Amino acid sequence: MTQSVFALVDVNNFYVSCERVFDWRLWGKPVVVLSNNDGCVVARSPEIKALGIKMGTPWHKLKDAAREHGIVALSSNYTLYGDMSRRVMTILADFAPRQEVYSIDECFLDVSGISGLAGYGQQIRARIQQWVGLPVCVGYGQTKTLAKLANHCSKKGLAGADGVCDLTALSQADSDTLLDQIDVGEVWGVGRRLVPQLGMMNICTVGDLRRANVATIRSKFGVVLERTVRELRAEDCLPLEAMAPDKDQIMASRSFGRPVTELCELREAVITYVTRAGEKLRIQGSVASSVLVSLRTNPFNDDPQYARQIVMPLPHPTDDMLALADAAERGIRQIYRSGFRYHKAGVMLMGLMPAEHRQTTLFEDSEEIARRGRLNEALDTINGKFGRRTVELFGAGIAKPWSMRAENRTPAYTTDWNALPTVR
DNA sequence: TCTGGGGTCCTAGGACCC
DNA sequence: TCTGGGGTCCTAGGACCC
Repeated sequence: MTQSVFALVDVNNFYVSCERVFDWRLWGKPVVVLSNNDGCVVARSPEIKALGIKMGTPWHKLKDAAREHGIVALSSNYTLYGDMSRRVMTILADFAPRQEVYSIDECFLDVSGISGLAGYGQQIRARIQQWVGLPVCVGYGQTKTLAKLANHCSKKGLAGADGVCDLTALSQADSDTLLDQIDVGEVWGVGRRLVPQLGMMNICTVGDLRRANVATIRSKFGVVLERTVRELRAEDCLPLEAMAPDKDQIMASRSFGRPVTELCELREAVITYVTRAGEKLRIQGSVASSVLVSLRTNPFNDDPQYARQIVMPLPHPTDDMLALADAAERGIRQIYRSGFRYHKAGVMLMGLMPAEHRQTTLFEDSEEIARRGRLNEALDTINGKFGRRTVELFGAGIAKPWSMRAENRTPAYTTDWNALPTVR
């Protein structure tokens, strides 16, 4: 059997790069893209990284730096990023027999048996740049974990990488030298909490982790980190998942644009969220057994705090918007307490199963269920064609004064005829 | 005034069953 | 005084990812 080789391809500074495709004025400027509600930094241009601004920094703490350096801050535009992502993934799928789309901006490719990987990586980069206008980096390794690490090296220009890094081409000695230079926290699966714990065991670099005793790692940290160590040793533990498995739960939650105190507004919010979650549920072809409704105040301020969630079982598993909305509404009524300034609410659909596995019960009205099915289908079709929220439950509210801030969002250039970019 | 949203996997512990 | 062992299911919590 030949050794597997995986590629990890990802877009550099994805959200910022998407914005720059459509607005040349953003080139060379320090640009950040903010999270929902314009909360904190989720994407940074190289100029921002050079200023030492970290991922996740709250935007309100950057106002001074922004004035000083002329930082451009954009609200996130997921319609645009989602569409750009789809284009990139479609192109990449042509480069390998199997692809796993891992996140909005990265995918694994099975490139086992392909020769001339360095040149192949440059072809990938050139094509994405030419066809979509986005810069990507490519990393190769014998396992997914090594491919991720190689991608990191390609971004940092380590081992002479020029946007492409092939760890499979290194001798054992060169590979040791390289991995001894990289902080253990860069490894996929080693997060903030583990770094200090590993440090106490004198495991500080990727090389240290690769040489660590597997049994010790397992007993101290569990099977997940054990797999990571094995993967660093080129033992293939994490298979490529070409077919995305169905989700076990579907969430929709948002923080509010301003504090919310009244039940009527919370009710609008959770009905809005459960509508969105229901759309995702029907796209997946699943039904839900229960609806979790959650509510909380702002943990970052000194207001009196309150946080609660409640699971509302459904009479039978369903994907019907009206049934889901009813459960969500009853849930929010039960956990609401007056006298608090609420900051965030959410809905989670749980106990999902494929719609065709749903057991019918003795007392349900099959005609009514069929009618509801047609209603939901009609709503999804209309909203799919004319845009989300074209038709919506009245209970979801019209003006939605609680909805999140997005003060500087660019147009949906690629998915809305009215927002097509024009030549000026 | 202002700190995201959406997910996964694993483990431990308790309830319950035979 | 003695007081099994093995299994499932559920929940909560902790870690991780982007």
